[in-house]
Amino acid sequence: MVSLTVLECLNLNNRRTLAPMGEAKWLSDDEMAAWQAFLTAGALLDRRIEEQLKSEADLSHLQYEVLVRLSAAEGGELRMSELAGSVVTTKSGLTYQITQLEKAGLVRRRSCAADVRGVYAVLTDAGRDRLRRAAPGHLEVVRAHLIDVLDDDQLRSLREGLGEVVRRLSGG
Amino acid sequence: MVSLTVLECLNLNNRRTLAPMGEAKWLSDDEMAAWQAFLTAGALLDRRIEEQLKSEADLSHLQYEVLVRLSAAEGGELRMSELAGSVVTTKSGLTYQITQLEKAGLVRRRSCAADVRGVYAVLTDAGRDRLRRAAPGHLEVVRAHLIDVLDDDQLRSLREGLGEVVRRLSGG
DNA sequence: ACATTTGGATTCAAATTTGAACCACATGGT
DNA sequence: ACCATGTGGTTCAAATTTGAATCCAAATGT
Repeated sequence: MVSLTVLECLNLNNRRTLAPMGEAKWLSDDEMAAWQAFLTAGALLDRRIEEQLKSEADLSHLQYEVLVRLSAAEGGELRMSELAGSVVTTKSGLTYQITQLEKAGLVRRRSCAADVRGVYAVLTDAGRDRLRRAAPGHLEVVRAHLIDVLDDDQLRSLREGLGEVVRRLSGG
Repeated sequence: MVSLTVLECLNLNNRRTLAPMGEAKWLSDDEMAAWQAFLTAGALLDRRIEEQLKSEADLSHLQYEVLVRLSAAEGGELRMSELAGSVVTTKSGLTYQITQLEKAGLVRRRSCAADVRGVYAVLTDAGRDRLRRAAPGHLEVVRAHLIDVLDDDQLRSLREGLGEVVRRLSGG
């Protein structure tokens, strides 16, 4: 479907077609190819993940990530804002999804003693079960299409390089 | 917002908490960290991009990508399906966005001579202008938050490693 | 104590996305 | 020619996402 040959030409063609002002603004062909690969790999992989999770566990990827964060947290609970930050959604988006997960019995809300405004999302037993059921298939997809395709160096680059990208985007 | 310390513990905690059956199914801590970095970097970066494009050019990232593909194509036009494939959306999703872009005057539809069913999306002059206006700011965001954060090796890993990931996900 | 500002979460309407159903045509086999 | 399938795009309703507005409570300043 996605022709890399075409993708790699994008910048080249566009430099000719759109040429703006200072060349400083553009990416080199290698940089462009890296960016497009990053973007496309993310999109295609996410599509597979979404499929797998929906069909095998009736969860969206976002919902799965929410369950993962909760299961990894102390007492299986996290504040709404923290959760929203760590799965990278908007506050209102999380409110909606937690409501869905609550309807499905996988999570419940608990209000915070210290701060009346605060709300905890709490993983239920059913939620933990669902996650336990979903995880192997999910991780298998991630492994098959991403992890096992990369060699050790490439995997380290992802971890270190993109780790730094995350750190900078989170901080400032 | 996103604590890597926590992220790196996810798999460890979950192995303890959820432990399924054969260990073969799980990812090592390094693999998990790489996957989470990939996922989170993509999400955070996309958020910045969406912001920049919306505020500076009144385009969504998807719309921008559509314009890029068209501008790189012969005659500034592509068939709907090809376009859908290369930007990784569903057919109906593309139909919707092309309609939006058409309303904005950035693209128009042209029916295909050879195949009556076929439809070409064609970049208009206004579309090319808009893209020309949007590109520098967009590429600057990509450069600042991704490209310039990575060293040459890491960039090569993205290009080659994720390129292979894309190739495999596209083919089979 | 009181007014102001900030923070945490939800609500609401509008925009977008999703996927199944559909329509119209092309293609291939008989 | 005829029928069965496959393709390319659109349509439609339902689900989700977005962002601004809102509500209520905490924190801060006076």
